[in-house]
Amino acid sequence: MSKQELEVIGQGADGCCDGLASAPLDDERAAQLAKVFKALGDPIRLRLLSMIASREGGEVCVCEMTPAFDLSQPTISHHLKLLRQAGLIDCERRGTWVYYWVLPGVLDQLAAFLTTPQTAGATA
Amino acid sequence: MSKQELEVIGQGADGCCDGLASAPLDDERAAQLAKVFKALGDPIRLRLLSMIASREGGEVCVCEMTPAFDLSQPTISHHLKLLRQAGLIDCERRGTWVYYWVLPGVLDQLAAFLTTPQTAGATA
DNA sequence: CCTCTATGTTGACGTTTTTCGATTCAAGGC
DNA sequence: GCCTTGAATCGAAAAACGTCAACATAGAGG
Repeated sequence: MSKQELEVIGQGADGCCDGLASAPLDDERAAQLAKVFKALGDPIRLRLLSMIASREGGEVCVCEMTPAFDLSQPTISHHLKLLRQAGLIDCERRGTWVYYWVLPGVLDQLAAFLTTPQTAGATA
Repeated sequence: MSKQELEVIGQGADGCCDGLASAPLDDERAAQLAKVFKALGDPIRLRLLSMIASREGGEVCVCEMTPAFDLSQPTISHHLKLLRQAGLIDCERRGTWVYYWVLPGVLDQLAAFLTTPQTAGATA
């Protein structure tokens, strides 16, 4: 259940992401990143992710998330799957319940990608 | 031509965004943010934005962007419009040509929103 | 084994998104 | 004024998406 994420952001071993503003994105990288942003581009998924990310223990049971929305259980399950496929979260079954947590690093890498260098054109 | 952006991110005068991981997102804020992330959730738009953001002078003419893609001119125009409506870019007509630039701050605010506090649960 | 609860999956439906061709609008040059 | 060029808008077609009801699966507890 936990082997479905994409290798979303990390590219080279050189630390990684090159920032939106450092050079025009090539096609492949744009496609990778778009997949993650698309996953974030839905209010339900944003709330789910925030719900998980803001949780003290770092984990949230599906049984807690489902009733927080005015949506059917399959729909929530579907959104969680998309977040997982985007490489943002992962999950594990423990007994009857399934717990989700945020995969560390990914959000920060995304943030780094969006952050524009204070001195524009630094890399050039 | 430049009065169409959304008031996307800035909320209070208190500096603003409260970070994905600080507390569960409320419905309204999730909707606002989702709109921006949705704009970023397309490879073409990501490349357009990167093209503009990485440009030395900060401005790019549409006439330079259109031929860089294997898409029709109306399609590029459409994507630029979505980026503009998301509050990420703005444009101005100068003579025959239209120039686009990245609205400052928005990307950094988004980045700040995504950045998770190093010490998890800091706000709690 | 059977049943019950918690989740994930499937198939269908309506809505939104992406894309294009055709048209329209804006500005310059004749 | 008319024509040309650059860009936005319109209308329509195809694809992708969000949602649900129905079903399937996993584990707990008889």
